[in-house]
Amino acid sequence: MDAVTRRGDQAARAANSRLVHDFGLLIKAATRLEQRIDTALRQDCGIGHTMFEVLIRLCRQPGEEVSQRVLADDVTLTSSGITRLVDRMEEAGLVRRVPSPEDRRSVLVEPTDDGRAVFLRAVAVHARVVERYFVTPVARDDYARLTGSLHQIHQALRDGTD
Amino acid sequence: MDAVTRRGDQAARAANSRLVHDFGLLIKAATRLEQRIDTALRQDCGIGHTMFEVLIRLCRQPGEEVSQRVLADDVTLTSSGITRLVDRMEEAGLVRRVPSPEDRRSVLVEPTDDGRAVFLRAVAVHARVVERYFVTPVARDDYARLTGSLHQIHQALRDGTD
DNA sequence: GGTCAATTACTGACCAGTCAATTGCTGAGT
DNA sequence: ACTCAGCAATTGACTGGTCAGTAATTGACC
Repeated sequence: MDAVTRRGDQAARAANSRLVHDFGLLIKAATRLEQRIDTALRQDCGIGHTMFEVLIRLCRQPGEEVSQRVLADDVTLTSSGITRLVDRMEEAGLVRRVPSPEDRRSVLVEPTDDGRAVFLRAVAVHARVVERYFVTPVARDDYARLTGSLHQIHQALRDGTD
Repeated sequence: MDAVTRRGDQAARAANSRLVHDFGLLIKAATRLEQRIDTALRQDCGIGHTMFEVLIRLCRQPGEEVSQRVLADDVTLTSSGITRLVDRMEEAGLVRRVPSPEDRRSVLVEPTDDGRAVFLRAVAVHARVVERYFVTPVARDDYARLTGSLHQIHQALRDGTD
């Protein structure tokens, strides 16, 4: 058996490994779910999934304004990404930028009343899809463990630096 | 209490709902994990996460060639996305295109020996990150349930058409 | 056997994000 | 009080994807 064949078999073993398979499940489930929600939101509300995530953060407590930096961290975008996203959302009349009174580098963002209205419609669409493809398929008593595990992973990512 | 305030509270309730929070966990965990892997792979192997996923599929059984269509489905890309990705991978010497003998519309893709070598290095990097941020943080006896749930979600997405 | 709808890959135009560099501001150390 | 390292936001150049449209091929049906 020559070196190339041996490498092929080794690669096959790796490609079929448990770890690779399991992790693939996470990635595929998440991306496909996100896509479904994105297209549903676009159809019914005219916004995409990332704008929706921004609105979630902004609506969390009424009257609170959130800096772009915080927003970027929360939505998993770079600061330039957030700049451009907020540009589009401002353009669409969903949010307003207001200069931060206590730090003149910072820009605060708040939802417009229109933004909140869109959010309310969007959240219904979101709930429908999530209910159907995330909650329902999971066995009743596995759901808590699932979210618990995701929480742990989230923590690990937040803490781990390498 | 005026209409705007009422809407604000309603939005806040929605934004803090269990469903929104739980699903957010899935999305954030997945995207951050994918980013970690992507940067690790780029540093150590010069390929990104999507190329890696293609290689996984291509290496699964040695000698097998896979059509771009199948590849696109597997990696969750459109067919034009795959065309361009395979362009870059061919350019980089990781894969080879060969015309399908039984369907002249179709293009088959196979890894080069170089591609397999890169894959073997990449899979080690991948394993390190996945082990650390996906396996370890999850309680020993929750892991099986986690992957089981993900499998169910995956199924639901495959079957559901709306 | 000829027609036609469906399927595969590819392409141009575009979109949504990244990265690297820049500007303006802040706060800690001396 | 002054400097200076670091942070927030923005911008230009780029990357990696989408979408809509096209051409070639296929297979099912009459």
